[in-house]
Amino acid sequence: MKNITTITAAAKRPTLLDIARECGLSRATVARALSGKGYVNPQRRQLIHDTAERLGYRTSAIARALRTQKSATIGVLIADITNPIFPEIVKGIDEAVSVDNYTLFLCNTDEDVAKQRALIRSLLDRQVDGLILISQTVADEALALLQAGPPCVFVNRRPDPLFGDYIGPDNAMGVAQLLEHLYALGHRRMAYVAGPAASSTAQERRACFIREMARLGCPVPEGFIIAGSYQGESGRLAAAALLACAPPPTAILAPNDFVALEIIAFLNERGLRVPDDISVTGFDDAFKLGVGGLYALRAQGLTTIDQPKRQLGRLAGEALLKRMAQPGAPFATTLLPTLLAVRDSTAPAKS
Amino acid sequence: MKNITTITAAAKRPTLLDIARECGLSRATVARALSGKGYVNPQRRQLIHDTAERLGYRTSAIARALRTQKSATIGVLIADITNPIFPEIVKGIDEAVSVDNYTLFLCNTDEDVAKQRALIRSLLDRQVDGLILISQTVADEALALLQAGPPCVFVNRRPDPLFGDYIGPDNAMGVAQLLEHLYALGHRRMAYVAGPAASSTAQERRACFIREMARLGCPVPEGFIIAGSYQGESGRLAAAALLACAPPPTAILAPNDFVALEIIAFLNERGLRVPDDISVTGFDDAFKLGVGGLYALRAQGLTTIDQPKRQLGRLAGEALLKRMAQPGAPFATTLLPTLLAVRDSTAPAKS
DNA sequence: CTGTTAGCGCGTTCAA
DNA sequence: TTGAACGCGCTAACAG
Repeated sequence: MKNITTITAAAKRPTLLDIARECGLSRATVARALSGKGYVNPQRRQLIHDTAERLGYRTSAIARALRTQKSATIGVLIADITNPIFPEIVKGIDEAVSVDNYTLFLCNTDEDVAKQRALIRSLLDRQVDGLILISQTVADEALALLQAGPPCVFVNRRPDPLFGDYIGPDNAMGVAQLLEHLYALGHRRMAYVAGPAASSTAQERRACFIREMARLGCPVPEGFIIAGSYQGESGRLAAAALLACAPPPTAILAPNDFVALEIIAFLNERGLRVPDDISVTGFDDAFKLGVGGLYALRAQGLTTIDQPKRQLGRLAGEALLKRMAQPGAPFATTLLPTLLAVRDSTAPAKS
Repeated sequence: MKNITTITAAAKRPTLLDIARECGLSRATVARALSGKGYVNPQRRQLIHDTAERLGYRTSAIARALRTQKSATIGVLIADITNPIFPEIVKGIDEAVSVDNYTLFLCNTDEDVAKQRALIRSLLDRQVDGLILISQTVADEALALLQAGPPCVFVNRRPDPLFGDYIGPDNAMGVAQLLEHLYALGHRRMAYVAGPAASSTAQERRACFIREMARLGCPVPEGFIIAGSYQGESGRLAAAALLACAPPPTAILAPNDFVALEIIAFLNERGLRVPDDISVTGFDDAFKLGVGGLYALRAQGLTTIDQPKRQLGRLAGEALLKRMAQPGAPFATTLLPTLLAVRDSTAPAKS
């Protein structure tokens, strides 16, 4: 049962030829028997399977990939594995593609163009069968490489023009939910801290903010839309700028939860209380800040928009599988509904 | 400059042969020129490089892998990408190995033995040059597969006997720091919620707890050591059991932050305040719960042990690189010092 | 039903 | 200094 040679490490893996010799047959027959395609004598078939098992044979994925030009791998680019929303998306992808036995190359781009390009090169060199780009702004050479490569699915951000399927949250819905919530609380002077200009989602949300404010009949004073980023740091700058407005906003919408928390921290330092003096909202529900979550010490949570992250990933994985099977189909765009999570960082506007 | 054929997607990648034909040379010469090994006429060398560039040639990683039996990939197994400590470790690994142009296969095992085995198989099939196992309990077939495979580096948990390098936090130090902190606050009745029995780290910490309590001269009453897991859920059960003790502990050490938060939530539900009535500590600093972190709304943090996660990963990556270069060297074990993060979930014992 | 043959794209001898 | 030839391990077409 136990092979003696396994005592010394890294024994050479058996190949089809080894099994063929062992059985007195040809490689081709063994290959057919093991792959299940093509006819082979049932008796010999059994023998082949048995000795394969006995020798611990496993077909070499790279030899197969070289031959078939399919690697059974998928490249996934994420901006920052350390940001909690991405692992959640990745898990969704994993769930979807692992049923078809794909393995993921997961790569961090750190929002760095050069790194992104290098990683895309590396993934293409490895012949990934498809790519999923999460929150990636892709341009220039990287764009050209991708367009000449295997199918892409874009999550959150999208290139323009779009050359692949797209899965993202319904940003318009999310922004509208936040604004309606604040409006209902009596807020009229809402300010918006925008995400990075390079992000298509950030641009979309910014546009939604303007449109929705108009719909609600709220004017947007000069200086109430601040150019920011997704880094917490930018929250402090934005908050400072907004406090300098006269009068300042009664509510601030942040582009994500990191920025929102930093805004809150800054306001606290300035002696302002959240939500009593000013309301703040996030976006993403990155930290699952609900009851039983991280705010267990004091049940205090951030009011935010919950993106269905897991599902985002699952749909992206499924979209890619479908496309790899049917490369010709027209590109699909899927927007997932968002969920307003009302917690403790918003309150009625001070009159 | 811009190749017209790129308009239609998925053009066939150029090979050595394409370049050879273009230059009127043989594949072998081209290969030597591009790899930099072996002699080749400087003039032709330049020509070859230029046309390679012009054609957008990139050497096929899988063909090379098949030929050289080195894939330039590393497999990483983690228990749950959704637990914030793991992405942080992965990032450290990434930083370390990307300097040598390795790409990571990142796989979730979900603490599931069957999944783990399937993933190890899959990674070995893909000929990974090395493996990093983060918090994995590996046994039976999986163990045998690994022992016959490429070098492994273990992070946090380790198999027994150990057959690879090991990088982990200094658990003894962490537990001692927590107990000394509590002792200094006047606590004597400390209880310990243990992690899963299958985890070597959990076992280690449990042993440290007993040893350290003895050193401090504190008896450990019957029922003060509870068998738990790393799931938050187990915190509630443990807390319930501990409250049933007479008298109950004045401080509870949890095996990780998830469990700690759940314990706190449970205690709150029972009308007990943390830390006024009872102190609770975590382990890992999974959420970076410091100032400016997630507790921005109310500056309330969990007292816990900060594992140097990034560095853990970096050292693991470096250890693997070193071992792949020098397979024969004796296995190294590295323990990283832990850092006590005193925050708001611990206070002086009630007299 | 089975074996022979021919690559996939690359690296590395060995002759010339 | 270069080219011819082989093989990494597998799949697939073809002939028997």
